[in-house]
Amino acid sequence: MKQRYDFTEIEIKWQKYWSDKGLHKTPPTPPLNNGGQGGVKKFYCLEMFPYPSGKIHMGHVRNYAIGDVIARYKKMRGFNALHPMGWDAFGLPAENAAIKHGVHPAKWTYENIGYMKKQLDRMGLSYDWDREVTTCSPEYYKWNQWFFLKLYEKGLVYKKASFVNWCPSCATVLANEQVIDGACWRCDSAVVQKELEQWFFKITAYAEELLQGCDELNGWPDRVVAMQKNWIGRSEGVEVDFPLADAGGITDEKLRIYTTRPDTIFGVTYMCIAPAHPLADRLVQGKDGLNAIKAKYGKEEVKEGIFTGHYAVNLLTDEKIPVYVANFVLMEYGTGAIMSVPAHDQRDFEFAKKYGLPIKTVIIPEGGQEDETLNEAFEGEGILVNSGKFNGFKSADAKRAIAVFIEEKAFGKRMVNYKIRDWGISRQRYWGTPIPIIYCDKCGIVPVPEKDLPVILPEDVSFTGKRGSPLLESARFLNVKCPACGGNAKRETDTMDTFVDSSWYFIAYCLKDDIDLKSQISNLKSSINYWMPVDQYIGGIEHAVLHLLYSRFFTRCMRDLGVISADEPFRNLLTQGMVCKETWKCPDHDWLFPEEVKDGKCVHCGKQVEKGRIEKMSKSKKNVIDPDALIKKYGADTMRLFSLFAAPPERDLEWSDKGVEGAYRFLNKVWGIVYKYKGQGLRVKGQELSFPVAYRLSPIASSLLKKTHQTIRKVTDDIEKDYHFNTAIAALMELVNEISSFNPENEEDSSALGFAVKNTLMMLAPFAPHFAEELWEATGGKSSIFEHLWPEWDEMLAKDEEIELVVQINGRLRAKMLVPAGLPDEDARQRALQDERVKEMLNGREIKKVIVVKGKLVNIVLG
RNA sequence: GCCGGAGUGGCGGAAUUGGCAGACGCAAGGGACUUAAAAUCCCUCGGAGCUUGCUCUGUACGAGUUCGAGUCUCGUCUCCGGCACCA
Repeated sequence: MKQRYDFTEIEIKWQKYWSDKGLHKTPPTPPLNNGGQGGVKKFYCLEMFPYPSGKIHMGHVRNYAIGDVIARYKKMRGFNALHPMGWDAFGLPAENAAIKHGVHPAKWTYENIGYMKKQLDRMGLSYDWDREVTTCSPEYYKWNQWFFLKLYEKGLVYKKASFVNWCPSCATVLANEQVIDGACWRCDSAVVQKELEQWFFKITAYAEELLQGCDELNGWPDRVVAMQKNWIGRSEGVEVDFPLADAGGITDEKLRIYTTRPDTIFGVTYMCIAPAHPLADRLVQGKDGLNAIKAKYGKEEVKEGIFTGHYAVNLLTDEKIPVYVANFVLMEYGTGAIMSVPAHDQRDFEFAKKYGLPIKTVIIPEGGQEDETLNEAFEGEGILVNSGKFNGFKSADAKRAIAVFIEEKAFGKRMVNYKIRDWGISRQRYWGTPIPIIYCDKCGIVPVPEKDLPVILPEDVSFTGKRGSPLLESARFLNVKCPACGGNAKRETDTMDTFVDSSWYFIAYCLKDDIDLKSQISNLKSSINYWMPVDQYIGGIEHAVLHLLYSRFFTRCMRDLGVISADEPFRNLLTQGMVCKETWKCPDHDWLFPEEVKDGKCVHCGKQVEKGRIEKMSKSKKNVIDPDALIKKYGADTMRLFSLFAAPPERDLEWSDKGVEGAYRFLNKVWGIVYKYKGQGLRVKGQELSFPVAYRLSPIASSLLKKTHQTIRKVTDDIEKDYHFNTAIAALMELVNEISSFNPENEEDSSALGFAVKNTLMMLAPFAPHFAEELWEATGGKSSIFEHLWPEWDEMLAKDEEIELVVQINGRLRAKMLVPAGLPDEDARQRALQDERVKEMLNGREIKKVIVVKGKLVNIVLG
């Protein structure tokens, strides 16, 4: 071994070794019965796969470092581990690159994958690349199409018109995040709402199950579960019909509304319908007025409406009330129409004030009075007034009683509603999965027959950024014979949302090379059923709803297709925090990269720069650190160690260059210790320090032995409990500090030292794998360190035989004394009371009582 | 507005079930080694006070429960994240 820690040489050496030896290969999938191979448990460790944008960033580094520690640790604990990686390879940036640089999206994507794969390997991540998944390959997206067809057969896929963000210049749909201040992010044209035919997955069919399933997500962070529940947005209420009235009285026409507050139904003073409600066009005479409301639909805070000129009747009161069209009423939720109770709904209140509509109080706070001059709606629950036979009811009781009454009278019925909408998957883009549908003039919509899958993306297209999807220009792709009648037909040119790709990739990993989902149907002993669900999923919080919800939906669909037996895809979820760093701004040159700031001055103009706030690393703020540069300067092990040490994984991590040096110093310290003792017979082999030997050890050796066992316990607990690697690493640093000040004087001391060093390396291995391997080898360790089991501690040897007893008087620390561990309470009490200092403090005062906490403290309470 | 989460030294962060606040690291200061520097090693390091090893004080703020509160309860403030006309 070298005197100096040459990280580059070491890291390359061990990466090659692992690869040559196939150390990261997944063990063959054992049969499901008899509990797997000899009772060995499986562990599926998964990190969210990246979009191949070109280079990995610090967010990836952190995500993958966390996952790698878990995977390596679990393997050392003897688990059968699956730890795969792949590429979320479809997406808009590839198309933009094609438009800008003229390089084909496929070429651009695969080149990026090649580079990023090297970067991941350079980090020393233990992926089984045999299971790599690339979503833009036909072998993969074929199954998106198959899945689409299967859902289509079950009526879970349908086509309907809906409003989308449309850029007239680019002739394409834009995602919400691509609309900036109402304009296209690429060409700055004004974005319009356009009604477009789109394909939808019927996720609402699983709304209730997805909601119920939330209660079983015990291994997920509470806030993510809360966000999912919130997103699904279940509410219970009543649908009620309000007949329309004309001069002659009640007509046959009914206006159906949905409300969660039937207890306020006696307070209805008007009704509102959405501008897109079918009745709006029929009822309103002045089309200009209606169009003005339509133009303000769903956008502005300001509430505006127009009277339809028609009335409806509240069947509970027989009151005739006006019907309005209002911009704030959503067509997509409930029935697109509402009953307005201005006294008890703030939105209705504002609207009523604006248009001079009556406000009728029907709920008063419990023990309160009716307020004659309302300044705002009272939205709380209370006691009913002005509500006929329901007067005096509490809101909760009235909700039930009125709902029952409405059902009895057949005015309406109880109803559950959800906020979640069906998932629109159509994208007018090239670089995505073609939707396997054919349009025939004679036969209409015809699904592509399963045997014709995959529908392959054509390569003979050009990328101009104009005229919409390039697929429209590929005649070879577009023109097709109808599978039903054989006549001329056209293919669907929309592609699927890329969230489809990422909704089941974790299932694809289970299948190694051949992603044949169909052949897995009803196979209870399939490798899918062996590995799924994922035991630990790790990724960013930004996917708290979309990706995670879609994956839960897909897993249930796959279950109903017989592909998988689990309901939930991810047993435990760890959402890691963001990687942040301070920002720098020059008055002339705007944001600056860290290397553009020297001594607080801008390197371009020498002006004083301003230190901005600490923010998530981003290219736009230029507060980024390049992983490549960091690996070059300190090595992958240091980079990994720091990103795990600086904060617990779920919390944001503030990047600190000085902190990185600290991690580097620590590794060098360990290196120095091993180098120092290597020539002096550092013994690392075997388990020679068993309990009986300990009796012969010197006090210092015995103390080091104890510290070692305590550290194994602490590190194991910290990892097992909640992956708090920061405290695990801190414990290792403590042990190393003790080793470093240890001076062996005889054979036994050396043995104790060897034992401590050996275990330090073992525990360091998941965090700094190359480093640990190199020193393991240098100290005579045989084979890879990862082929050894994680160390165990001996509870007897970890136990302190003396503890520091704290003595308090009235809860304040007054003395500390060393006492034997396990000292009986009464003895502890006596010792505390006899302590010179304590006696002095007590000064003969009356002792009210003495509290003894075993092994911790004695508190003397004075009168 | 609603739903989450957080608030501890100069900084990142530790503190099983309520039981020594500040582990570990960074920064800073002092010292050793060196012709000098770097590296390394040793010491100090929440605040205040003095008799220099002790006292008081201290975990956003204010109450409370308790022998004892960073931790539990109630109220207030601030920050971050998500959702937001969902009837």
